Amino acid sequence: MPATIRDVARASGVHISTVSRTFSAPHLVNPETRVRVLACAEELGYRPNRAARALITGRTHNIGLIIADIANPFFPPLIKAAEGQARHRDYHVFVADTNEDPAAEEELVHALAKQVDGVLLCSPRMSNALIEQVSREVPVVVINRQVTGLPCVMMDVGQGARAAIEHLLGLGHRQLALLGGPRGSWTNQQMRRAAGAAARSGGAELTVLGPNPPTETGGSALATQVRDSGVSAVLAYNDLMAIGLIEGLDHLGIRVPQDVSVVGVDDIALSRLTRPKLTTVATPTAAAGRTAVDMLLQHDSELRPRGGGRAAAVGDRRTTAQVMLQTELVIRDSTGPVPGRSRPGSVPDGPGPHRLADPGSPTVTTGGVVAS
Amino acid sequence: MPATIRDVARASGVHISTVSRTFSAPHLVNPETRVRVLACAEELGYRPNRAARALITGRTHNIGLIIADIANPFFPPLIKAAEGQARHRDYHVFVADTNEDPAAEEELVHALAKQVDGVLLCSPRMSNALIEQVSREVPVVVINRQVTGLPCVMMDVGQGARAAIEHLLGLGHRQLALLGGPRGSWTNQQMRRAAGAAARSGGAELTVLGPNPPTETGGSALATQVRDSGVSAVLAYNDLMAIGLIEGLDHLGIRVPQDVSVVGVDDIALSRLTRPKLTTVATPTAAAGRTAVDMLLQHDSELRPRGGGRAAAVGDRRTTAQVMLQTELVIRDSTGPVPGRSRPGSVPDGPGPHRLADPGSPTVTTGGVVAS
DNA sequence: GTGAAAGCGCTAACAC
DNA sequence: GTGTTAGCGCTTTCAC
Repeated sequence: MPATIRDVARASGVHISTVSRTFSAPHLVNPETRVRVLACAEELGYRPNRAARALITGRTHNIGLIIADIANPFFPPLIKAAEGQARHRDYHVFVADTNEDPAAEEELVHALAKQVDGVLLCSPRMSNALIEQVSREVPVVVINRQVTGLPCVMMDVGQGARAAIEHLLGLGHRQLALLGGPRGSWTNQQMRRAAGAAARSGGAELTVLGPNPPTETGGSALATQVRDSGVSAVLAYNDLMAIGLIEGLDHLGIRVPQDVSVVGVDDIALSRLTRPKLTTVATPTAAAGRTAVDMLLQHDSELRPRGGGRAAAVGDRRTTAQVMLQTELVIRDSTGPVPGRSRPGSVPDGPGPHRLADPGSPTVTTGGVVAS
Repeated sequence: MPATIRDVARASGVHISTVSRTFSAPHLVNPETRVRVLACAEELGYRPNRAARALITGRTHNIGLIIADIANPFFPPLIKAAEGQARHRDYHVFVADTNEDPAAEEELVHALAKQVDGVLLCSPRMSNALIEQVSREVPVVVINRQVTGLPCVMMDVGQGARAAIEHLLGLGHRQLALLGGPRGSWTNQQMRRAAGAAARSGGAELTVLGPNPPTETGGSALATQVRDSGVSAVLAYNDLMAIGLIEGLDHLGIRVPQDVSVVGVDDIALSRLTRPKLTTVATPTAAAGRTAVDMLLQHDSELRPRGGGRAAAVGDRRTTAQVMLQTELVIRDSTGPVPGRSRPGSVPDGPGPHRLADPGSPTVTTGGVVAS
């Protein structure tokens, strides 16, 4: 029963177009009329129907944000940052969670497509082909994955993984393991490649375990495999898995970092709260959220095509920038010297050129800023 | 440039109304025509514009879910459950985060109003008056708060708080503290009232600290106050605050549960991962999400009013049920006997009638199911 | 079974 | 400065 523009027009004795103008172009309407219209609108509790407005203007002032798993603490900071940035530009963000399900992902993006001006695809599990198809229906910015031809915001987990491996090498570890995350994950690929290369060039062996779900359970389930593999240090796909693994190792009577060192990725808030506090590769999630919104809204001012005209194809987009954000290794308490190689507290002989930050500085910046 | 219904009509040589029927009432169209239309639609990548459809049918098949703080791990299970339930009924859920800001809350509900068939208001911080006003614009179900005249889904934190206090009394504690959460929180009121009553009837003293933000920081900030107050047990507004408090006490050299017992509320996943594992009042968040969706979609079949007709006012709604979901005390490792009263492991003399579950059962069910 | 016409709530030329 | 007209993409009577 909400009042429509017609109700307000009737009540204030003007034509509906005047009411329309009162809201969308107030300066074009006589101050006196405006006051009267506004009063009637207020009285009737009238609110312009944004959907109807969007039908004709082509702009909803909404952004869709599609997330693989809202329960993963990695995402909330990104969501918050995106919302903040969107609000600055007078946009609202609608979040949808896909439960790591590619089918749900596709469905949701279609459901959102016409109700938003663009969609942020965060850690998508869809195929590249599907992402490209979808991007023909609605402007898209991809986060946490590289898709050629589309604007992407990535975090340099490759560099992060390398820094983590070098940190472990510096502590004397030579038998390493990598806990793999979800199979479709771009991040997973990057980490695997970089960690493998870093281990090789340090003369170490890297065992890949998994893939497993990127959760605590996924991590703890790999505890026995870690034990049996005989490695002394582990790099996990993310903090959740790292924490799960530590938990699982604990059950097996294996202590971290005395017996095994563990490194996570993401630096979620939780990683500071567990015992031991987690050594991890911090990813700039907030920056990613902000950047993605900016990229999506870059052409804010350009009107969407109307009527018979055809829209600009993806290829026509002025900029399909791909941004790589840097990561940072945060050294806490879950990593230590390889057991039986040196006394606690002493500095183990490093692996040659791989030198770490001096003990006074708790963090090491890795990675670089890239754009194109 | 997405194809419209007209493009499909042109391509398949039928009138647009036939295309429309092909999608919204396929049985009314000749199978052959249907196949042809569908083929053309597929070819052109046509998708019905849900916003335009909603304009005339009055139903978007979307639900809005407004959340106070998406970073609070309390919410994701609720969101997931709501999404699952909605999907069963062929609805999509759009989540919006308000950052605990009442103004943002109001703005978002208006932004969503016309793009969804109803809104779930989760732990709203708005005034009751505002909630009622909003409910005149769009169907609303309130979660975690009681608003007379509106459908509500609540969790019986009052019972939970009472069970927690009785548990502590049973362990011999007589000097208790309650960490208060956000001022506008309904949950906060319920807890305070119930905890106060339970303490009183057990002959114990209850100090109320706070209110503070419902976060780890909010909890750890109260550590010195807890120490100075001389209490031996604390009930926190939620798990996050409890965990923060434990962390803060740790810094002060106060051990949990040896020196001070701590109980949280919510039973977030994290509460099983910290050391000590947290004793907490488990809230049925998933059930709340499911129930709220069901209540919102109860009148699924009833069409929204159209044309000149007036909609049913809120008062006309057949059922404005208010559901109270029961909570459960989960006893883990953050609570123990009052220091200096009994040997560890021995059963302290209870506070009379307050008897707890036998040691073999880790959980105690509290609260009751209520409806109206 | 299909087409024609009206209209959901709104904006955007174009007159006046 | 304001009213008129057309139409966004779609559904839904109502004829035929």
